[in-house]
Amino acid sequence: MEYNFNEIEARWQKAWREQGVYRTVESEGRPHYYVLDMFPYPSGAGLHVGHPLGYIASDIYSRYKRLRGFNVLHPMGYDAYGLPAEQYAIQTGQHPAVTTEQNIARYREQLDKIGFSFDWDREVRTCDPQYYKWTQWTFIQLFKHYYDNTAAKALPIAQLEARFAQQGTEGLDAACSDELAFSADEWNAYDETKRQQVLMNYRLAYLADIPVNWCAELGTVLANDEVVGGLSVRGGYPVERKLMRQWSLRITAYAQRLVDGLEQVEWTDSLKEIQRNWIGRSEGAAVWFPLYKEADCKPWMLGGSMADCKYPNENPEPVPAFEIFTTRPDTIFGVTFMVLCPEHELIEQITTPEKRDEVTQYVTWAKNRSERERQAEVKKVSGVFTGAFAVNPLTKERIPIYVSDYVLAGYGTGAIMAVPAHDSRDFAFARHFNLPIRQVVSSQWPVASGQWPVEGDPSTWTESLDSKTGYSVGSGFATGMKVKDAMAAVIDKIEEMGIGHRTVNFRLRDAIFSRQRYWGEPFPIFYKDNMPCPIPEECLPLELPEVTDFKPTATGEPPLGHAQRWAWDEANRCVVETSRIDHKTVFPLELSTMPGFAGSSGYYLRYMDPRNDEEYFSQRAVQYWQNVDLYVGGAEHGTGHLIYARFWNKFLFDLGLAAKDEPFQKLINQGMIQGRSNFVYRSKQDNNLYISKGLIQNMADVTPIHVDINIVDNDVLDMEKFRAWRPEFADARFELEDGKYVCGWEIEKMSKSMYNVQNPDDLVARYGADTLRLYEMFLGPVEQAKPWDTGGIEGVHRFLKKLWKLYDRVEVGGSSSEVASALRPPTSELKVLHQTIKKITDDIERFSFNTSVSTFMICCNQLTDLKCSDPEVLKPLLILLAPFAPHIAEELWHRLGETASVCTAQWPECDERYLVEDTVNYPVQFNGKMRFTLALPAAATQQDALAAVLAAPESAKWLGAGEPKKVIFVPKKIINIVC
RNA sequence: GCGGACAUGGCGUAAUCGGUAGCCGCGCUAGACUUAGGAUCUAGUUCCGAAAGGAGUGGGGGUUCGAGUCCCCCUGUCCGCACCA
Repeated sequence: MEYNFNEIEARWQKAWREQGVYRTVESEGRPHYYVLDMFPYPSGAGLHVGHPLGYIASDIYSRYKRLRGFNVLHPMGYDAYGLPAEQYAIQTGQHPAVTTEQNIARYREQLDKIGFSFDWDREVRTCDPQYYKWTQWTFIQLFKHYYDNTAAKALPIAQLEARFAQQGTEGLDAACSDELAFSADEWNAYDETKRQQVLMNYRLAYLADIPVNWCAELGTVLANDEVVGGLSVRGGYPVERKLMRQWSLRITAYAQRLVDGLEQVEWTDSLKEIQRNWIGRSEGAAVWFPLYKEADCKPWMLGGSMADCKYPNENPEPVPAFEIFTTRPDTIFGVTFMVLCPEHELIEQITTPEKRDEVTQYVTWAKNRSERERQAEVKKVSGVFTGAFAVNPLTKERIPIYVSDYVLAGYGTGAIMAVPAHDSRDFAFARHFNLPIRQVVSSQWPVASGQWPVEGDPSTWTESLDSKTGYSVGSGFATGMKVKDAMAAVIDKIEEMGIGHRTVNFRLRDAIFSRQRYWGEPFPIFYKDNMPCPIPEECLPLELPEVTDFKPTATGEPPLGHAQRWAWDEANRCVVETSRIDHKTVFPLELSTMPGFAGSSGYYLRYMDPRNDEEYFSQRAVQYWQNVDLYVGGAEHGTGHLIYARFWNKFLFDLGLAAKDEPFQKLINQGMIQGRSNFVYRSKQDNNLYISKGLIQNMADVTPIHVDINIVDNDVLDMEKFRAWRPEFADARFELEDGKYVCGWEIEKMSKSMYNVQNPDDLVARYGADTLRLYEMFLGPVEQAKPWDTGGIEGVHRFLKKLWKLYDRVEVGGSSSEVASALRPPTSELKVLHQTIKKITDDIERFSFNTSVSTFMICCNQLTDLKCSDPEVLKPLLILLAPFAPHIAEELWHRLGETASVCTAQWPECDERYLVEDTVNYPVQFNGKMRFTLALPAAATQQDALAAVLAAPESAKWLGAGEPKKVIFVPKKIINIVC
């Protein structure tokens, strides 16, 4: 009988759907396991073969866990909000909801054909009001909470208000935008507007004027991870820094927990490292440098006591001073100048009149420079002297203050102490402006008095000495200490002097949460007296209004500015016509929408209880499933989604909603599948002549042109299809080799424009879903990036055909073995079976699915050689195969007389008795001595090993009469004996 | 520049604990069956060599009875971050 995969697969997919085999219900007592895929953005291009790679791997693991008796949650949904649908809408006027719906339908159709075991009853879509209700709800909770560093968790903002009323900011350690200090009396005297402004400084979702990545082309701001090299990730348009009033999430409050949490999860080291780098924790010191003024600071210069020092935190009349952050407090004695970023607020105050023009000119130039220009010219030194000086609090020396854009406003305090001898950027700056370079770290100690350290005169150096290994020199009390000790000693001194403190700085920035776009979750916020107010939670979801135009308004407002009904009637608690806004009872609603990562930050929790109208998810569900056990997806989300989702989860954990602090216990990054593009070569002399690859003498004579891989087979061009492909090729002539036109090829990103997109549907139609599933796994390790190449798919398909034949011989209902399998002698067939059980089980446990496919092939070949027709052997094999190739496994399972689905069978146990290896003895000559190697049972000891050697029939031959000189015993397997 | 990962036949890869390197598949070679084959089956296929034999896991060194695997140095590829003080 023929292996008619199309018929079999369609029939079983229908049967599984009708029987609801993949429906998951929480059931106490059964062990649970949650396998999650990163849900796709349904783009217009449909699925390509890269998408299912991770889905197949996770599907195999889910099915395996199910067969092992676990209650498995394996859901799927769509990340349906996003820019492409909106860009398409702007161009065509087609509503994004319509295109999104169409794309989802197409994705679903493609996914269904591959035979996944998703529980579609739990599907979520981020653009569904019943889903984004809870995205909006979470946003309101973030708005209503602040992060208390002492409690190390989020607390209700009401508690903060109560605290302010009682004790002001006294003793408060909370995440905030600006450090504020006020008393209870002051707080109580504030009016409502002032209070709201203060609270905004602490809210976890807050509105503030902040420098943002503005993309004029897309008409929206972007998050840091959406910008690479000054260009937008989507579209590649230029991005500029701009100060705008935007919603942000205070993700920095969780920076330390986001770093610490990485210790608890099973992710790859590289991904953990990507996150650590992105969060960028660095330890160091914050130090106040006072401004030098001839009049009142003279005593410091004259060696006066530091007690005379006027620092802002202890002086009722603050001396202008600025705070810097450094990771190298030990080098403070080597500071020879200071640098402020062009945006620094003190520049205005400190610049001397004669320098004012020059400084203003520089600051204006620096601010207008695009992010792209700035990054492109990193090596170019630029800057300007302010004319002002600061005082080094330890050496009490007067040091000049410069402005330069190599100091970034966004990191630390936007001001640095410059140590040119030990920082390469400061070194370059000092060389350019001819500033002194003073060595305070040397690789050698001691240093003879009056002599240079081993490195010699710093003015002759060609580069700075940035290493943290070595000893402090010329550093007062720290001289002679190792760098590490000097760091601690200097910080201690600084704290003792009250001019600074030990601190930790993070590179991570708060996440900008507003997007000036239409196709996203509306903010559940209206504006009353210009202050944002959340709409009542009972009124959620606040549904996205209809608009006819998806472009920004003429006045530059986001597209929601076009909406006819987009105002909040506070008394009647409903959305009303925009025209009714009177700022008394009807207020304007927020016009921005939320970014793409909003909806994807909590979707894994919603899957646990997706149809719940009362709550995000019930405690019963979350206590049952806890968190995601296995998450499969691309590493490209390492600095985006995977950070935001962890933050989101930690916040919900603080609220007592999420069950675990970390959302994703184990994470596997599937490698990207690259495309394999094909080229034809057009002659430069003759525009209709195409030369086969092997006949090209000089590549300069031809133009390579991308050609659709669907009209090329094994690099051989189908010339008729090529002529029909596009009008300009209709008259194409070919120069052939061996009667064939051979195309060139290259590995590139899989993309429509390179005509190298391999569509899974075509492969399913030609080879079947099972072949596609097996082949995608067979390509190589799931984690590895690899080019798509259909060259080997025939081999996998051939295996399934052989397997089909193997089972075709078996007589249905024929005599199953009369002897119980446990008592049967270890025949070769059973040996093959149990070896396969062991290997497949081990492979799946360590996600080595490519070797599993090889194992099946070997097993099938061996059983074919043995002419195996024993159902006792063949049935368990189908259970092993079911996670990988469920359709054929199910079909054969039923042919062997089973009536229940193979998807609900019991994973076979491996019987170790069938695994005993045949003993292989062989001697090896080495260095003139004879070594003897012998396989041993697993539990063998050193004594057993020696006895086995002496007892082995070959031993006398090799050992002679003497005892072995040396026995090296390797547990389990092999010993070597040197005679 | 900093950080991470990787490097094995013509190709994708395997070798789970340091234990006969190259499993499985593709491709290729030869043969069988066939009117025919892009079907199926059989045999072969790391390299050099007619063979005997020798060499061999990017290069160099080390540890070990034994290294693809562990350690050090170098080279190359890929990825992440990048004026982060």
